[in-house]
Amino acid sequence: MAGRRLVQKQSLPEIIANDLRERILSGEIPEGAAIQQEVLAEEYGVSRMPVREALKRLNAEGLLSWETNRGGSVVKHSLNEIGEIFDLRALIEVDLFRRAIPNMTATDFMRCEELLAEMEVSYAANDVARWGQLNHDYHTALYRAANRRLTDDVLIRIALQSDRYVRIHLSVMKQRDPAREEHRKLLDLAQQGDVAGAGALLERHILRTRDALLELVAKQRSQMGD
Amino acid sequence: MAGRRLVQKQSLPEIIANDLRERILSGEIPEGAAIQQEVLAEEYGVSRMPVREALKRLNAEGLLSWETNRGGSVVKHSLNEIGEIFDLRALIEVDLFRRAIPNMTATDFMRCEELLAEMEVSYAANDVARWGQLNHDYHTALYRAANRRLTDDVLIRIALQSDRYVRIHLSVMKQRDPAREEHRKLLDLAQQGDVAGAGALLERHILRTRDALLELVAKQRSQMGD
DNA sequence: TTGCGCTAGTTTGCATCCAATATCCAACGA
DNA sequence: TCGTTGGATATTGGATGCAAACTAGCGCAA
Repeated sequence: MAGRRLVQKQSLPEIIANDLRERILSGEIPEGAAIQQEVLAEEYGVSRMPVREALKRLNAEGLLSWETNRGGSVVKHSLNEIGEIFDLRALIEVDLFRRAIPNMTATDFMRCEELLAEMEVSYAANDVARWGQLNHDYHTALYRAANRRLTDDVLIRIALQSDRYVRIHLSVMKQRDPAREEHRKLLDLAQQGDVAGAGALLERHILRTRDALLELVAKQRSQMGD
Repeated sequence: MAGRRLVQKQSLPEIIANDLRERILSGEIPEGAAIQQEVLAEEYGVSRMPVREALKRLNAEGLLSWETNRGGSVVKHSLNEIGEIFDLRALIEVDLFRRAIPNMTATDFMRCEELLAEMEVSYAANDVARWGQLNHDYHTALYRAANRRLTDDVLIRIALQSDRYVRIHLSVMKQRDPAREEHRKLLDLAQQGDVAGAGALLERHILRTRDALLELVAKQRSQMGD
């Protein structure tokens, strides 16, 4: 099992879907933008078919909306919906965390410690993009011991939606965010086996992120005049 | 709003996906069955392309697994995973219900009453298929006032997974199921505005269904020798 | 001037065709 | 006899072409 080096084979639609997803999440392709198969096919230097499948995929993920014979566009969420996404995240992540804590081993704690340390580095270096990725990894690591594959999948799907908004505002969020100490505290509580306390803190953590983000998005949208 | 009758235009992949989904959920296409594009294309009298897109879609929904250049098969869940699905349902549905109760109006209650009455009829008539559909509608009606579109979408996806197992065992489940009185009780508690009580009952309701189903699936699988 | 209808152009949707990859089986060598 | 390698076959993946649907722009009539 040691030397296994499987070459993760990806089909074209998969590659294109991943790239497009990244472009949407990063904001390069903005909310509401119209999507044309031919244009994208040209860009990627492939035929329209793999592009179509990629678009279908993103549609299934909820990032694109699609109408028969009329093309598609990037989904734009209302403020209510953005709030809903975070509420869902809170609901599921707290559940995962509570289930994980009793199962966490020394290895799990160590992995979390490492990620925390890395986050501190990226924090100090002001490397926003890296911090975002690490933040994601850290949360995932906290829930790992819950050993809930399907729930994880569902969470990933949901988090994908929120990621788009988080990323856009990450640079602003970071500064005013008390998340830094909270991340440490979450791990401490988990190590103490305080399920209730850890769950409550995580919920506050996520819901506060929600409120801060909603405020920012609301401000931005009112400035843009929609 | 009254006379709107939009002729939901469906593309071929959509139609095929819907039909295939139904065939999988009904058990006509069993767990683990291999899927071949050409065979299906022949059956539906279309080319392989719309079939491919339909399969991709079902793959995204988690009903099929797919490997590049190797075809696909109907996903088979472990007992643990089936349990997980119901835990997720409980988590989300209870949340929805609790949010819905304060918002429920006379219209909502009436709609629920109607569905309850219909369920009694199908119950008496032993019309299992119809009862299953009504059960689904009833639960949806209970959460309607929560007004959470995205959460509903997520729930539908998850419920889809469990539906497959519920349907297979519906005829058996029905007889020993105390769900009949519980459904009435859920509505009563909602009308009294007892959020905590209603939430708790709904959770018990779903988790008991989970346990009963797991027992049945376990028995069936051991009989089949896998 | 305004509203309707027709036509041209663009874009999507599906089918057919070709290429690439996996599976299976037989032949060869140890 | 068993394991490995090579080729034949079947199945999926992707490109191209054509038909159908939607959009827009122009002309005509009220």
